Amino acid sequence: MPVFTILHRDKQTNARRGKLKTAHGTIETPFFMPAATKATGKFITTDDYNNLGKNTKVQAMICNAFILSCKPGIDVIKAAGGVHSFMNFKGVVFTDCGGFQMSRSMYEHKSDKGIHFRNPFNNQKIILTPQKIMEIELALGSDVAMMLDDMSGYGVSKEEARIAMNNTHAWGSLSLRIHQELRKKNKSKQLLFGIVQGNFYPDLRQESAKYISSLDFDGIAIGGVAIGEPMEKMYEAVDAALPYIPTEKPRYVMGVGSPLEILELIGRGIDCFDSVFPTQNARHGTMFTRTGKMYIMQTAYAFDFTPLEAGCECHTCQTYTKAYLHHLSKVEPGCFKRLTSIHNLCFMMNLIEDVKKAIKNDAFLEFKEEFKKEFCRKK
RNA sequence: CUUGCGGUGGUGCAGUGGCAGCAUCUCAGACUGUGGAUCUGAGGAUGAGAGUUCAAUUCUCUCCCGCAGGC
Repeated sequence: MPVFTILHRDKQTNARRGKLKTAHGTIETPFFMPAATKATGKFITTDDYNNLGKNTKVQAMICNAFILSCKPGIDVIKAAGGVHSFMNFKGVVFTDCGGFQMSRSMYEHKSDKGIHFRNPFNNQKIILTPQKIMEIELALGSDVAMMLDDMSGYGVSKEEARIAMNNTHAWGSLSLRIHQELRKKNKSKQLLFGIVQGNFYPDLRQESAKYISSLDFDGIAIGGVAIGEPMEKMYEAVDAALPYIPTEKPRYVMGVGSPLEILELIGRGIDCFDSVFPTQNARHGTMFTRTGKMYIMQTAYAFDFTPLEAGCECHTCQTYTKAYLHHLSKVEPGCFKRLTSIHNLCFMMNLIEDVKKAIKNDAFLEFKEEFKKEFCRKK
């Protein structure tokens, strides 16, 4: 049985419904995974991920291999029996390689060999190479590993973008070879996804998509987007790459995102997403509802004794009122952040569920337009 | 009744004879392969009255209010 099966293609758009087979079960696509960078969400636990609402749980999450290798260290996670049992999560786990951190000031410099980091916890010097990151990801026991990529920042020159892309390509073919050996040696079922780079230069995106797609990855990710560029730039970059990525492979846009962006990308044929956007917004008091964003820290909610969203089945809406959440934001921010994160994640999960139904009924376009109309309606 | 100290945005505090600052707060936004009380804008005050002075939030006087002590 193939790793990825497309169950249904929407008649009006490129949206599709499918299933991805992994070592920890088969997951329906499209799906959204919240971040569990350090083998946990921020202010939120595996238990919460498993019980966002009565019938809603997180099916997949993404951890950061590089960060976990620094703390607690792969020996701990190996001894725990892998990252799943370490955090007691039964769903699908992706591991990110750490390439993204490079653009986030944690790194010293990069060379064609790899990325030169300092361990953020003890300041020890580390060189992250494709070899090393493949070993780490396999040791963690994730279901899907991401190759080591070189991501250039928003606004860099074409020359710089090309260097990063070329590094990515070299590391990609190396990662794949190493991973295949390791997979065989360890009898592992771990999948490996490649990553397309090329910054916001459409011709580089096209070149990168062709190259990465020519390698035998289990899925193809588009990286290096949602890093501060305007939305249209992101769509431009994705659109430049997509025609060269085989439709029969799962496609993953890394780091996205907002509800509207995810809908747009699903319509273009993207299957996987991950982002801190819903939880980061939640921690900062921006709540997602079908009728738009809501700033729960506003005084207007001090006397509002109704749930965040009428009819929402999430743990937070079933248990607490807006007034109480507003109060928590002032006196107990940690509890507040947990509860708001639960709501926003549940919102995302339900949105994706509705999307899947819409695709099944060939009504994705109508669904998207209707959602957009409601969500963007200005009060 | 009396003595001393004090009254500055909603709150808590600076400061100055010449554009009144800070923190918090409120309002409007932002956040995208997790920098965990975040970031960007905006709003809002010299207790009342008189005097000295070119100019008073600042110096003087009266009143009002608060705090501490004395009778």
